Amino acid sequence: MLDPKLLRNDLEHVTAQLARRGFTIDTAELQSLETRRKEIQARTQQLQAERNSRSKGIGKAKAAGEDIAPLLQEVAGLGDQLKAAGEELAGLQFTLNSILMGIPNIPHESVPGGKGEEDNPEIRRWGEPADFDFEVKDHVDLGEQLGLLDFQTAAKISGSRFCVMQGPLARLQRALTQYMLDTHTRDHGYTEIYVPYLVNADSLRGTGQLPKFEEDLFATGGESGYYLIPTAEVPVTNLARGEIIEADALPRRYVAHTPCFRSEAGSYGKDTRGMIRQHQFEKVELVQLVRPEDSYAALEQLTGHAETILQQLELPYRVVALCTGDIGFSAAKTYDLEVWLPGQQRYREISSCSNFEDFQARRMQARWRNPETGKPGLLHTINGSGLAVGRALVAVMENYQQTDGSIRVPAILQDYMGGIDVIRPG
RNA sequence: GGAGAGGUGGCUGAGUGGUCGAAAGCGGCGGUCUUGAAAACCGUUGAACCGUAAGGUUCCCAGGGUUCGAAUCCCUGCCUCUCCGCCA
Repeated sequence: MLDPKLLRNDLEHVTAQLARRGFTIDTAELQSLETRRKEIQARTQQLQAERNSRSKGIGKAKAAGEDIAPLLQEVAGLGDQLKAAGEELAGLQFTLNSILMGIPNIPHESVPGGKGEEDNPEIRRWGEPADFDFEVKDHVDLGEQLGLLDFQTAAKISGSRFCVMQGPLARLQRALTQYMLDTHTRDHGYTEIYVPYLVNADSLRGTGQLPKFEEDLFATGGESGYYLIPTAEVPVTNLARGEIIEADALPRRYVAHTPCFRSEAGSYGKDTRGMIRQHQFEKVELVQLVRPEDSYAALEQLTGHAETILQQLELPYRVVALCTGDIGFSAAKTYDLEVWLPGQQRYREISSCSNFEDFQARRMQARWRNPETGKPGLLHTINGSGLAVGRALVAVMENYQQTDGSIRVPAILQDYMGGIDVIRPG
């Protein structure tokens, strides 16, 4: 959520900034609502002040043993007036808030302009795609020929966009997960954290998935009304919801491994083959809660932490900066890491690292105590995948494949694989 | 699942329907003392909104209601704790 004060005081600037990402605000409507709100709020508060002072007077008169009947007479109509004003104010505030909750974040000035994915500039590249002297297979063929990856059975059990893995392939996914968690906790200073996979609507509003993107989520039925997390970002960032964190406890760095659940509504026909886009996938997520002045340095740092994993796995990748037309709703700036997939002969997203500045923090009232002012202020939140485990598995399979269809185990994972260095059919 | 108790400021914890945004303690901050620290003592210390300010409004889990007036009474929901039952 943007700062309502900014919208009130500098609507033109906000409008111009949001236009960069192709979002338009109905400024006339917003201003008229705002004018009306101000008016009604002032009137409501005035009525409340009157009620308070009169009630106090009645209390005193009663204590003094005076006759309060005439005083009661005087306040007779006040209650109704106050109720009407209060209801109108509540309605206006609800409308204004709904508008505000639907406005995306302002892109940082360093975010390049552009219309969509194709305009994202490449920032840097690491590694060279290997030259294979045989015809490469994609992970689907590799996995099925090994007899370790099965989409048909998954379709029977659940439906499309699920998979079943077994044996060393399932273990390879676990090895990737363990390795990522160990690296981030041991080398990068993150605290491992275990969180619920089902969350309430308040948490999703806090990080920005609700109210606008409900169709992307799975929800439980019945009275409980939970949502399955689309990313660990939701429960982990919401640790700070409604909290005031002391300055010496910052920055907070968390790493969590969770499954993620996405309905993938609107992605019909996209990535229907394989496990690139599943309803359920594993992800190791990095989340940082930092002082506002530190957030851009933290974004670079966190992106580097995710890159370390790709480098140690020796997977070629590139870093792109999302342009104004491609950046997510809540983000002020985002880098995507894209790993090379020989099976597709292209780079594919494997991590998305974003600085949300105070956008999420304002929605969830996640604050810190600024020692310079002694006052609470909004935190900045940053997160990124470190990495998407399912896609990392795909990348390992495709980049480490051999001519006979077997898959070498990356050196860094071999300890986690109990000595298995090649995954062969069987 | 059954029965009961309860949700108050960073924490613990008082609070009779009317000067209660809320006692007290702890913690934090500032100071006195000290070479320094501790202890002791003194002072200070919730958040949001409107306003240049004075000041005003709101918030005692959430949402409704009663009342001139609600932290306090009533209803609903959520959460926590205790006992019993069941259980990965």
